[in-house]
Amino acid sequence: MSKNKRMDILEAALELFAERGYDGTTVPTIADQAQVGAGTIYRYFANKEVLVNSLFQECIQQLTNTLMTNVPPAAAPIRERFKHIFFRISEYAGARGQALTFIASHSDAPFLNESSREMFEQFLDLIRGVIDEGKEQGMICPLPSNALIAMVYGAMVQLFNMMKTGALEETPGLLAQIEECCWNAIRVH
Amino acid sequence: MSKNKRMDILEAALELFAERGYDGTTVPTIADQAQVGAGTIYRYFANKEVLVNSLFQECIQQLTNTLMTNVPPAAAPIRERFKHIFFRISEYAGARGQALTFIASHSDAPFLNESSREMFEQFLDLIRGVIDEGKEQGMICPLPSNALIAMVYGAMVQLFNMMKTGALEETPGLLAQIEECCWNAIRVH
DNA sequence: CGAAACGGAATGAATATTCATTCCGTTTCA
DNA sequence: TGAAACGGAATGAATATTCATTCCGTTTCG
Repeated sequence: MSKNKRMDILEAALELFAERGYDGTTVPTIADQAQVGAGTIYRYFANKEVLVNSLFQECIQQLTNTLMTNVPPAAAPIRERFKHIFFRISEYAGARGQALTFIASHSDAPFLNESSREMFEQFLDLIRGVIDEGKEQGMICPLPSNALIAMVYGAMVQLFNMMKTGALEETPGLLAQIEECCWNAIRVH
Repeated sequence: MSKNKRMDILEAALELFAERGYDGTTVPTIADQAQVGAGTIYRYFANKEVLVNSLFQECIQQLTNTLMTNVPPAAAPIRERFKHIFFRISEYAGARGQALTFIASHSDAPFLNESSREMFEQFLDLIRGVIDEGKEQGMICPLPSNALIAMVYGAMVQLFNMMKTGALEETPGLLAQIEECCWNAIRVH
């Protein structure tokens, strides 16, 4: 028997939402996967929408925390700060199962509340910070930050998704090469 | 009144599926948007799943056709062949509203049938062809093709998404610069 | 101590709601 | 005018949510 049913429910929901999406997942299915009665879910979350927002925010918080550990000093070279972002996100993708997939496929969803959206923006701001600084230093292409973020984030999401499904084998060497590719995409030449 | 209700239905479904996803879209909503009775949809499509597969295949077919017009000769430089892919996809994204968003967000969906999956793979093969040739010529990084495709495709999807929602203004100059970024991501340095 | 009473967490069957699909009266068109 | 196309209300299955009941650990009391 598990210690914390709330966590069991969130874990089950994460897996199912990542796999089939919010609208494709029924509450009783979540209950089954969590090995919990359907009613129990409503002891912890007012409704399905509150559940998905709680999960989203928890995931973003974890991802943000991961990004904020061992941060290179602001004075560190942009190249190093970019590497940090890449490998931290990669680390999170590896550690927390389907979390990145869930985040990526739901970050535009209409059922996310203000707070969820805000937290997601804050996460993007962490990337934006490095990119903006890199542009100022002339190390990164002078394109709109949104475009640069979209490229790097879009590429990473797709890649880690692939690794999760097994379509791409994850080796340390490959990861390092891919990181360099991402950097090459946005650096000035 | 419209000439072709089948097209009206597909167009309405495209917009709604791209916006809210297949599971988040109800058939009566599609009917409203298409200005058609709910029952009429079933005169053209056996059920919702047939509808989404028809739409998916039609979109992939259009995208594939777009990619296959004005194709540079096989002997053309890889750089030129890559440009062709990028700008053709961009052209399609601009021309056909939400089609690329719809394709990207549904290409792994469990309700896609064998034929839909196959057509999507064929589309990816068009990209894979150029990338593989580029690797052989030593112009493109010797990484797994899946990884290279994921980066370029993932970045493009995210970018065109952003342009569609207005988070990024699309200008010819910006597009050319972004194309170069994508190329820089995968070329050897 | 040990048994009885208590409280709140958990359950899952029952209910309310939503949705895909069907049905049939009306309209269109040849 | 008859057949085909259409619309949208009706239907029933699926789904979210509720709620009366069970269960279990803790407290009370003899």
